[in-house]
Amino acid sequence: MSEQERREQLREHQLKATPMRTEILKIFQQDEHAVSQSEIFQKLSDPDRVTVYRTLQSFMEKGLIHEALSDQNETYYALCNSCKPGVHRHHHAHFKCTNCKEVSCIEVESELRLEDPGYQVDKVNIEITGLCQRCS
Amino acid sequence: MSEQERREQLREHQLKATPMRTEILKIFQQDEHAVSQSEIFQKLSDPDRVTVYRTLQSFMEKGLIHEALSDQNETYYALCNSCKPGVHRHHHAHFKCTNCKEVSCIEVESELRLEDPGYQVDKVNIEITGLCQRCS
DNA sequence: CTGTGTGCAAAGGGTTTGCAAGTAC
DNA sequence: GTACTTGCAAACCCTTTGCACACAG
Repeated sequence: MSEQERREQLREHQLKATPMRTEILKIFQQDEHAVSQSEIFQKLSDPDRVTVYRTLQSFMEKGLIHEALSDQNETYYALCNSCKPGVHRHHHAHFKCTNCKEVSCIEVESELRLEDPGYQVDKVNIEITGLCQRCS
Repeated sequence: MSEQERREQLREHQLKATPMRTEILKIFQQDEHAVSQSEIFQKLSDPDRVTVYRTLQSFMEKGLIHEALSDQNETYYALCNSCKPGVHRHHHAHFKCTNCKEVSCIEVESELRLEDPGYQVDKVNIEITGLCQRCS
């Protein structure tokens, strides 16, 4: 995806196309996996942390990314359409490889039935740990 | 459960039965739901935070409690046998009510099938948000 | 008596807030 | 031109570490 397309993508999400935002969006697009905060700091070679925090927050508010999982002091974010465009999150799980530490969004076929009725399910977040294809 | 029984339960888990530990264990037993850190601080009326951290850590190491879920800056813990004694965590999910904020361990019947083979699943953590029985 | 647990003080590390200057549109 | 964004500094808050004293067994 070109620089120009990225800038348009930002605007489509009601975000002004600033260099910092374009750069961070690029990081997400270049990585197939979910991206951790520290990965962003590394790739931007030590940018102002505050700006990154605020950028990620804007991206989330505008539905560009979502929090894939937060592993104590490391939060991973992923593009909202990173799995398959159009597919929504109902059957969307987050997989973390215990070996290479990479987090990815994967599609699962899940049948979930609560034993106790009376709960009104709103959102289901499934976090799976194990070994990814490359590491197993 | 009596004070005495609590002290025994601690010793069974290789933990010395100190007043602080007995007190914290009591909080877990009195609450049907998962207990958050701030709940513990409140109920003990501002104890030394360090001691509480270390106590929770010991409890976890010795398998008395587990981390039910951590919702950014609020971690919830639950007794390892709080759902049903003997039932293990394979079909154990954590439910958080968006209204009353209570977290509880619930039993779910879940059939999980990854679309992409090649992943080796180790552990599955299911977090459900919605409304609990009382709030729906 | 001995090793573990407790609580205070201080250090540490990441996040949030405030604000002035810069910039997208 | 205007409202939003950026980046620095400082405030904040929670957690971790160090250490001396207390206590369970």
